[in-house]
Amino acid sequence: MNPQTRFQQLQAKLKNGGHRATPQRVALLKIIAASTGHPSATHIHELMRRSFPTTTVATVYKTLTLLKEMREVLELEFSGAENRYDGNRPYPHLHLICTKCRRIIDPKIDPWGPVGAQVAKTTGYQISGRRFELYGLCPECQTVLEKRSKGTRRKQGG
Amino acid sequence: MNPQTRFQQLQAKLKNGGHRATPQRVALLKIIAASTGHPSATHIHELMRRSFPTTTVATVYKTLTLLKEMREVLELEFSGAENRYDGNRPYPHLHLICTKCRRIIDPKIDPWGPVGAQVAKTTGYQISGRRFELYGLCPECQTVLEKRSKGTRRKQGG
DNA sequence: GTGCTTGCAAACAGTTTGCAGATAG
DNA sequence: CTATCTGCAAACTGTTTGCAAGCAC
Repeated sequence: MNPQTRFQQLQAKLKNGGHRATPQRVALLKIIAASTGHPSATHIHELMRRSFPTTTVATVYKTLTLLKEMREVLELEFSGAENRYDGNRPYPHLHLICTKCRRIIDPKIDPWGPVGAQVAKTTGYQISGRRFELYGLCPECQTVLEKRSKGTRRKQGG
Repeated sequence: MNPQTRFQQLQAKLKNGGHRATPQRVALLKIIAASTGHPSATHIHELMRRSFPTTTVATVYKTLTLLKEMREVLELEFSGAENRYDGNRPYPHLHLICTKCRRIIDPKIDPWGPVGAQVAKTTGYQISGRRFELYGLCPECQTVLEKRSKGTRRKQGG
């Protein structure tokens, strides 16, 4: 999708959701709409400081959290390294992550078909591992949804 | 696999790799060989303290790191919650993670076939998200392998 | 005996929170 | 005008590290 179109889409969703379109948020939306890769919060912060030198990472994280909840950005979690964000393809898709330089690409391959060798062939990556996870509410948690429907969860909305 | 068999397998691999079978390590191997779920480092630590009250999480992490490098445990990374470990099925497989209580199960379904609705039907989970990632060396990093082959990487061996 | 391992404490990185002042609507 | 948002600093969590003493081999 065209970055400009994506930006307008994001801005519209923000406003429709009853959120304020502050200059900082607008700048962040432009950045993630224009990004072709999977920037970290720090990287987004660095780009934002060009137009808003006083901005802190806290604001970046707050806005990213908002966008995650709106399901407009996808968060790739890592415990030993920064999380990475994708604001252009919020739908689930295949990621290919270099274990050394942490470069992330999105191979143009159907994730639900046979992968492995196919990815290696088309991307040149030397595949060493994979991660395939589904998220959702277990049957038990579905029955107690009445209690504090937001409450304790910290991360991983889906 | 039988917990006892798996324990012996792990212990053998440890020794064959030239590592010492300290009582603490033996205890940890027994715990993960016997575990049916996906314990966190903290949980393993709690179990270990029953036999070794002075043990700290640091030791648990060190041993888990060793086992990861030996490719005998699988690490499930989360940035906002504890990592979880699987020492019984070190090969890549499908995980189903509750976004509320963090219960993790391994649905008995071919991850490479069609999933989604199939998993929901057989497990009762209300699927809200998924994660599908491959790890490996990008072409660029393969060409510079001579330089410090271990060096900078912090996590995510594969 | 030698060198790997433990346990401790302290550091570390990334992320989150509380709050006073600023500002979008 | 007012509720939301920003920026700051400080807290927080999970994980890692450095080092002296301990112990497996």
